[in-house]
This record gives sequence, C-alpha cells and structure tokens, in this order.
Amino acid sequence: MTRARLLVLNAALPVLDYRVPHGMSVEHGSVVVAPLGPRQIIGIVWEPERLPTEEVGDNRLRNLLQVLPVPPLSAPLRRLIEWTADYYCASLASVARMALSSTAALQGGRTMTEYRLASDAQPPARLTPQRAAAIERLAGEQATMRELAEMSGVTEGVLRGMVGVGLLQAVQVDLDRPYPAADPDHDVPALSAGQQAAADEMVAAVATSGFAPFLLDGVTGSGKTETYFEAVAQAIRMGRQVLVLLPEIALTQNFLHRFEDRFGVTPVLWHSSLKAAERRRAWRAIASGQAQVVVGARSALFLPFARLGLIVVDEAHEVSFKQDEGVRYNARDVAVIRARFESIPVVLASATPALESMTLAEAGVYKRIVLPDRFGGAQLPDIQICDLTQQPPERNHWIAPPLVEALKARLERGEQSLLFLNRRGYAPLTLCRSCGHRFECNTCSAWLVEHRLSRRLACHHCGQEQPMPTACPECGEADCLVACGPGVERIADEVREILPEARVLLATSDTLNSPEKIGDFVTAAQEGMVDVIVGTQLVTKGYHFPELTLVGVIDADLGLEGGDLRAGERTYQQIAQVAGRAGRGEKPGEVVIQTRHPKAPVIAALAAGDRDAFYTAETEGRRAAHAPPFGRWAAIIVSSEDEAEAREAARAIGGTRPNLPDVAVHGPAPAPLSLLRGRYRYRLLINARRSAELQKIIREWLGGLKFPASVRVGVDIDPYSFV
DNA sequence: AGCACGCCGACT
DNA sequence: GTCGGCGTGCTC
Repeated sequence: MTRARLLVLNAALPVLDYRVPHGMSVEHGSVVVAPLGPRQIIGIVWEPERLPTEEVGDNRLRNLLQVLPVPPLSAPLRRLIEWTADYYCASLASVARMALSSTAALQGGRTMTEYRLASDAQPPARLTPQRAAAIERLAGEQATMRELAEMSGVTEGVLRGMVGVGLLQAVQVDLDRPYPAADPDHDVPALSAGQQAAADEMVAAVATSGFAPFLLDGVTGSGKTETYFEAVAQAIRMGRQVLVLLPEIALTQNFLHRFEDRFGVTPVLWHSSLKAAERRRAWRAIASGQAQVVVGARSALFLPFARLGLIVVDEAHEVSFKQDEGVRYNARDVAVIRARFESIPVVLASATPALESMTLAEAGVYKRIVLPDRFGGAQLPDIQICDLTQQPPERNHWIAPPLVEALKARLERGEQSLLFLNRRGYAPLTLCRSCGHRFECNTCSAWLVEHRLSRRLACHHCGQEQPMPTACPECGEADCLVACGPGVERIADEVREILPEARVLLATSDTLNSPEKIGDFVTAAQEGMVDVIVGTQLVTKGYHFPELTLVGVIDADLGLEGGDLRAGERTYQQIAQVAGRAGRGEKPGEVVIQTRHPKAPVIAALAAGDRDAFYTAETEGRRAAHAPPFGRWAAIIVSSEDEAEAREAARAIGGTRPNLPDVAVHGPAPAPLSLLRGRYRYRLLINARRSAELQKIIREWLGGLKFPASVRVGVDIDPYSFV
C-alpha cells in the first residue's frame, strides 16, 4: 500500500489521503499518525472504496508519520463502526473514538521504575542513621521512590544516594502486566436439569462459533448467570475472549464475587471511571487477546477484541444500555450487530425482556431459552395491590395501612422488608409557605431535591448543589420552607416513626456510593442486621437476601407519569425486578404495590402475575402508537446556551421537514427538560413506518442545513428517554 | 477542530 | 491612521 485513506478521529475533518513512505507498512485498520497543516492527527487506515471522497492528486499527498504500536482494528470492528455511525446518524469519527478509547494505550506499553533493597548488597560497616533506618523499615518492600520515602520516613534524596552505592536496586515494572488466567473448571456448579439444557445449547453455539443470538429468559432467581457462565467457560477453553455487558458497573460487587467463585479470578473491568493507567492496561490486554473475560458497561462494546468468541448482555432490558449523549446507541442492539459481524453467539439475558426482544424471539430471529423455575424450588412471591384511593395513608405519610400492617408482621417474625421508591433524597420539591416560591435549578428546568442527610438542595440533572437555606430567598421569611412529596429519606423517617424499634437502612446511590459501602450493606442485610431496607432502583436487582419476605412498592404510578413511550414497560420491569427480591429463601414472599390506578394494564398484569398479559397489552399499545417494533421513532434535539438561537434553529429544521406519506414530524417544541445544564433545548419527534428509510431521510434533511457553531443538533434513533 | 485570511468599528 | 471583532475556507 503506497497510498492510505484515513478515517480521522475528528468529526469536523473530512476523509484524508496520505502517502505511505518507504519502509513503513500499513494495512486496513492500522492506527496511524498523520500531519495536518502544522499539527498531527490520529487516523485509522480504511478501505478507500468504503470512504468515498473527491480524489486528490498524488502530488498533494503528505507522508504518514508513524504507525502506532497497536494491532490494526479488525474488519468486523470496522464494519461495526460503519454500521453504528450509519444507523444512529453519528459521525464515523465519534464512533471510532469509542474503539480507541484509551489514548495512553495507543502509545504502547509503559514501564515504571520501582526500587527495593538490593538482595546481595553487603551493608557497609558504617551507615548513616537515615540509611540504617531505611534498611530496617524497607525490608521486603518494593515501590516507587516516593512511596519508599513515605514508608521509611527518610527523604528521597537519601534513597537516591542509596541507589548510587548499590544499597537499593531499581526494578522495571511493566504497568501492562498480564491479567491472571481464568480457570474454566475452577468450580463447576451443579445445575438443575433446566439450567443444564440451556447451558448445553449455548455451549454448543460457542463451540461451533457462527452468529447465534439467544434470548435467555428466566424469572428472577432462576440462575441465569450460572447458566451463561458455562458458555463463558467454553469460550475460555477455546482461547476465545468474552464480553459481558452489565447495566450498572457500580452494582457488580455481587456479580464479581460469583464470577470469582466460578472462575477463580476477577474478570477484566471496563467502565467510564477507570483511571488512565487501568484503562491502558485493560485496553492493551483486550487488543492483544490476553484479557479473557471483560465485564463492562456499554462503552466496552466497541473495544478492539482480538479473538472475541461470545457476547453476553445481562439484564438486557435495562434502559441504561441506551446511551443518551454523544452517539446515542443502544448497547443491547449493537451487541447483536457486533456478534453478527464477528460471527459469534450473543446472549441477551433478562427476567423481563424488552418487548422488541420478545418480538424478535417470537419471530424466530432470536433463539429463546426459558428458565422457568426459581433455583432450589423457591416460590415466586404473592402480589397484593393496595388501592391508595380506597386506603389512603395518613396525612403527610406515604405508607398505607395494609403495608404498615405487613411491615409490623415481618418485624414481629424477625423477617426483612424492602420498601422501594425510585426517588432519591427527602422531598422532590421544596416551597415557601409564605410566598409560594419553589426552589428550582438555575441551569435546568427542574426542581431542586432536598437531601436532608447532607442538608443540601440538589439538582438531579446537572448535579449542582447548595446548602439547605433556612429562609426563603424570595420573601426573606424564615422557617417557612415546606417539603412536598416523598423521597426515600422521608420514607425511611416514616418507617422509624411507625416501627421505632426497627433497624432501618437507606440504600441509594447517595448512601451506597462505593464498592465497600455496597459490600457492607449486603453483609448487613444478609446477616440479619437490618429489618427494613428503604431503597431506590439500586436495590431492584442482583441481591439475594434469604430473610427478605416483604417488598413494598411505595408509588407504582411514578414511572407512568410523563407520557413516555416506554413508561409502561419500564414500570413493569422495575416492579417485577424489585418483587423478585422477595421470598428468595425458603420462606414465601409477599409484595404490596401501592397505586392509584389498580386497573391500569401494567398494574393488573403485575397483580395477576401474568407476564403474557402485560406483553399482550403493551403490544397493542405500541401498535396503536406506531411505536417499535411496529413503527419507528426518532428525535432531533437542538440545544444552545441562547434560548432564541435554539428556538430559531429548531424552527429552521421544522420548516424544511420532509413531506412523505410514511413519515410524520411533530414539533419543534421545547424539550421536556427545556433547560439542561445551561442549554436550552428544543425537540422534534419523527414517527415513521417501518418501510421508511428513516436514517437516510434525516441525514438528507439535516445535511441541507447550516447552524451556528454554538448550536448542537443531535439525532436520537429509537429514543428511550423522552426528556 | 485549529488556524489563517479578510473586511468593518473604537482607540493611541 | 491601527487593533481586533468573528465569518469563511482550508488542511490530504
């Protein structure tokens, strides 16, 4: 190759051609450094026919500067990048950046110098006191100069002197040291007959390779994880890599323990809060093929695996697989596409699959594997509906009499209860009794949420916080602020009031914000140190508390507000998941759902324990709304720090809307969160028949328009959040 | 994205 | 008379 076409990692730049100098060898997928004007840019060598552009004469080409020391991106990954950019109306550059997501890794491996006492050095007869102290305190230690100085209490200068006379020796430590090997046979569990049959099917698919999508459909507690671990084991035996996608990496302590029990090591982790060095090490191990099993958040999907053999998407119904910023992709769907390009099996595991997944399974596109039984014969809980219009709680309380009675009964029997409310903080709205002033965020159109534990008001959209005021900023009146509505903190207070002797534990992202705290929480709950857990969605999944026999849903209607297209499905999934926490041990579980709409299809289906009824009702609702899988939705979101500018840009888009029989455009209108992090937002919604070429229409529509640089126009295909 | 070139208002 | 505002165009 003497000429190379580059996909440059910058969306503002066009496709660029370069000359490959003598002695340099590149192939498709090579990651290279190229000159651009006075600067240097990073690009990926791409198939020229796949990146059409106006041809530039040989005489204008500049030489590539360097091939970066990483393996070339594979053809399946290149196809995945193209597919994702195309499907989600994003630039190739922004998708490619997700694959090259560790800048440090691109520069190659790193070593670090550590020091330790020289093993063979003869301590001289005379030592300075500092050197003597260092020798005494550093026995057996190996660390950086700075750390050794810290440990020994002498200065780095003294230690450097000791290196000079050979008392300390330097050791080069590879920062990208390999990860320990997973043992597929470390501790093979005894599976039930149903699990074994399911496992056999997935293991066979891994063994034969080839694209094979599975929907692993099993109620909570049916042992999905143990089952797909057998497929993971098979991939490890074959020397292939595995990617397990999880929705919330913060919640995975439990998962990691189970993984370690099964395979003897922890898997390689990938998530957004990895530090640069960890990120580089993981990226390089993944690209070299050394990392066997990677457990990651959705961004792990674009990593350059060398020998991918299996993808698992656990809790595949979770909405957090949908990225809502930047490239707005759905990791669950892209995982299936990647598996297709890589020719490997993919497992979507869920107790409450998304309707889209169910439909594809019914159509035979996905192979559905059902795990019907709870492991160990545990029974699914009994579900009661509490109609709040008939049995309201006391004034300024949120726990109605039936749930109060159920809580008291559990406490008397020494069993645990879990109350679920998906709302952090003490109260979602604070207002002034004297003048009616409401506390709102100044950069988002949202109320500030009172957090009584931290004595602060916080915006849950931008994270801005302020100390809880004592007086109203509007009228100056003191002691006039009222908390309106409940958050989990307030529910916890209410429990302490009803059951003064109960041990109450608050489980939210505010109180359980580190793996250690989550670990402590799980231990406390498992060892019976807690009577009532009050929590947000953090507690809806993954935990196994044998003494937990009552789950109370404080407000089942919360998720149904707002007219979101998937509100019903999300409510169903959330309540079904939290209900699944009850009765996982030997004692049967009970669930009390508080609602003002007991006849709503979602609630009725939950009450009857009839999942099929829910899917039937939801299917009809989606069909009527031309929503997926019967029709398609897309959103165009226009934002700017300037309100008028955003409105003007949105109007310009609305004014050039395509006039097509199979496409309906709604809006523009202010987005539900019309001000978010200081940006004013307008939104257009597009509803299309399945026959319409939605992406092509949008690309051509927006491609004909120009906007000021301060205006951002984002396209959201198959939106989840309608905010 | 950056950086240059290029054409119209308030300053030494 | 200049300094500087950011609009437009270019980078292989």
